Amino acid sequence: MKKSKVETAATHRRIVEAATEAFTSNGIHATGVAEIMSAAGLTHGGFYRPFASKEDLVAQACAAGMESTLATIDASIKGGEQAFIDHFEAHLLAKNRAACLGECPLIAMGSELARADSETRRTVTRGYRKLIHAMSANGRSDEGAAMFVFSTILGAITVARIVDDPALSARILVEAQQHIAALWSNPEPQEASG
Amino acid sequence: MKKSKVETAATHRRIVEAATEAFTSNGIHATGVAEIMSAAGLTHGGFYRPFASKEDLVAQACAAGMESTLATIDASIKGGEQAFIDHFEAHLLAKNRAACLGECPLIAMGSELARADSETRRTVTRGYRKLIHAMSANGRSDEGAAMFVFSTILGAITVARIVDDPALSARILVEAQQHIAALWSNPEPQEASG
DNA sequence: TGTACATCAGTGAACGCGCGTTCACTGATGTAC
DNA sequence: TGTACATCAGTGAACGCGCGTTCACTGATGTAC
Repeated sequence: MKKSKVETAATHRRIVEAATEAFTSNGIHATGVAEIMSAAGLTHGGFYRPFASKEDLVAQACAAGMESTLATIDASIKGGEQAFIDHFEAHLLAKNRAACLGECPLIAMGSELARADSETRRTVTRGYRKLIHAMSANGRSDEGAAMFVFSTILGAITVARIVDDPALSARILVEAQQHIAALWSNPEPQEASG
Repeated sequence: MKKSKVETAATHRRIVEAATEAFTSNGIHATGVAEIMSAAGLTHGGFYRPFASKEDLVAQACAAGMESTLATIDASIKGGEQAFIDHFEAHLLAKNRAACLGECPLIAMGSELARADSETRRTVTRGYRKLIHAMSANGRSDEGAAMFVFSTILGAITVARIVDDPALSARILVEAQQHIAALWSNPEPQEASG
């Protein structure tokens, strides 16, 4: 049952994609290796040929998720200023994106990533740096403002997903959106250094 | 081995306290019932007399954690304006508070709470509403601004904990702190309604 | 107040289950000649 | 180009382990009289 190199590479990609979606939707701890392999159309016994451990897969899945998020943001930036703002508005307002592909790992798995192993955190940190760079590279804001905006988006989406009242969720997202919009139109709210 | 009512109530409290600390430090999925009972000085067999399930305990532990967070914020508000700001600065800057009691469940378990059962989310939503009310009750800001500030704090602390470079973590926290401080001194950055 | 007894908080052993991981095996691939 | 064979991607069954949960039991508590 040996497969060709092309097929092997495709299988690897398929597992990582399935993992990215599953971890993003249901969390890291709640997703089993067998579940991911099954979603990729394989039996779980074959998992340990391409991957050293579940943690190894977590790191690769998060790397893929960050790349995908970065690509989405890059595309919106190349689409012009309005597209860039639209991207954040869409992200903020599309609350029920649990099943959606391309969701940012930092946002979807925040508190679990804070306790992840060092390789995963290293990978995710690299992705975060690229994200911040992309958000500030167009000259609309500096890196500090981008960090602030990203923190606010992550926080607002997280709280909006926890809260069980849809009206309150919507309010939380709108408040974040408005304060970020205010920053875009007036990029330097405070010049002082810490 | 029956215990007095006073002792029984104390035991219940002790379990919830141990659970709050363990869930806050290590996450919900990563913490076992036996581990919590052991931390409370009991054997795990007795767990199901006072609690219906692990989920039941999660809900009670989160309720306790939210009450504790609310009490801390209330105390800082009664301490005057500077104390209130100090509280947020302390929260933002005390990055390595993983083992610290009194940490906010929303911040410590964000992405896991978003996938928690309905009773837990109901409890946590009630706590969040009280938190927002307390943050805006002193007239410094409206509820919308309080929601925005809370989202930013949660997001900044979460990202700062994920990232594996201490300097970058510090930067993320400082950026959040400065933008929030700018809001406090100029409470209405944008009046427009969504 | 004193005695007799039902209650029930907590113990300790056990349950089935699903987890991450291992391994002997299969048979198409890709290489050596 | 054709044949012979070593490689190795993926299978399927099994591993030990720790999880959440159950249960028969103990003996101090608290109540009934």
